[in-house]
Amino acid sequence: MTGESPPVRTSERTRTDTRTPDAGPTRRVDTDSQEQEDERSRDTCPECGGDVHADDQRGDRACKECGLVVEADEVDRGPEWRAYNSSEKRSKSRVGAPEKQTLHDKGLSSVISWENRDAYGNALSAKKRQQMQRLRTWDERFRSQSAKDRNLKQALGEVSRMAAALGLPDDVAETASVIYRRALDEDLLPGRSIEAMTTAALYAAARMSNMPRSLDEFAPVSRVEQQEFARAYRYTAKELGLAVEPADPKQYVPRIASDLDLPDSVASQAERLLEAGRDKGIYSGKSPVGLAAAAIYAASVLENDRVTQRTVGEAANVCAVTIRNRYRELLDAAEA
DNA sequence: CATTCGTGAAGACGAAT
DNA sequence: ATTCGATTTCACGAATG
Repeated sequence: MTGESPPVRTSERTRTDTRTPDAGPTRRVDTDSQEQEDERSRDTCPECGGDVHADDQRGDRACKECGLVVEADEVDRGPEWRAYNSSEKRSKSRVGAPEKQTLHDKGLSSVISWENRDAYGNALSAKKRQQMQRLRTWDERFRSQSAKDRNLKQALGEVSRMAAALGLPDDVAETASVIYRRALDEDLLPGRSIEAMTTAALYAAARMSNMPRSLDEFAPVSRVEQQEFARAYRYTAKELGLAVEPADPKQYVPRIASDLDLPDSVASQAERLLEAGRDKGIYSGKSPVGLAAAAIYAASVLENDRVTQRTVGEAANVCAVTIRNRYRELLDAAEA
């Protein structure tokens, strides 16, 4: 690590995940009042004039002739768990939001706001406030019953925080949570800090979701040293037998390229070089990020859009020497 | 002058003993 | 637990444009 100003990666895109928790592809229903009135009164298809019949399965009303949906389903039947037999059907059918692994109680609890306001935003009376305070106290006791739960609670908060900082979508955090729970179940924690394990879990999850972040990217957002969570990761991956494939250098290319404001032509050239390199078997044992950085540098030279080795190195968190060592090999592989 | 290149020492890692 | 081989990083100086 250099002591001087660490590269600021403000351009890291934070994917705003706008999916509602349990909403599948909710079909949009036009709510313009006249239109709605129109639709309701219509019993013949506007397209072909055929009869409109109700589709009970989906709550649609559609034309028998042409299949045009006249009145869309207004009930959100979002993705639900498939029930494969009657007992599953009984146990899985339920009301409410889907279970979320990122919440230590899987999101099944009620949430009591800390604000002393009612649902309309009005201040609460003194008596009500007292009641709420007692509720909160008990709520807290229930939520954090065992030490294990408290542990989980803290850990999963960490996971969410880091995922957000790295621009990783929610489902990666969920995967990380699953990994962390497994690690906990297998008693992998003793001797390792919670922080190290959470970071390791998220790192693994990111790689398993094909959106890897390098160890160097994790270092600034984790509360523990890189070495520590790197060790924890290796240990966990081995013990849990996680199916983590070696990261594909190509997955780093777009992010580095856009950090440097390089044109797409350079990025695609870099990917070509990487493919050539992979086919020639240059990959083994080399750091994927280093490879990606070298490919980008080489591509920038080839495309006459030169950036310095050091610049690329800083964007990718590898040192210029590594780029030097790799980019010749890549060019050789591409030429031959 | 900035950038690139080459080199040796040092640290970390995986595999083997 | 230690040792070994490969790789990356750092620091430096030399060459190149």
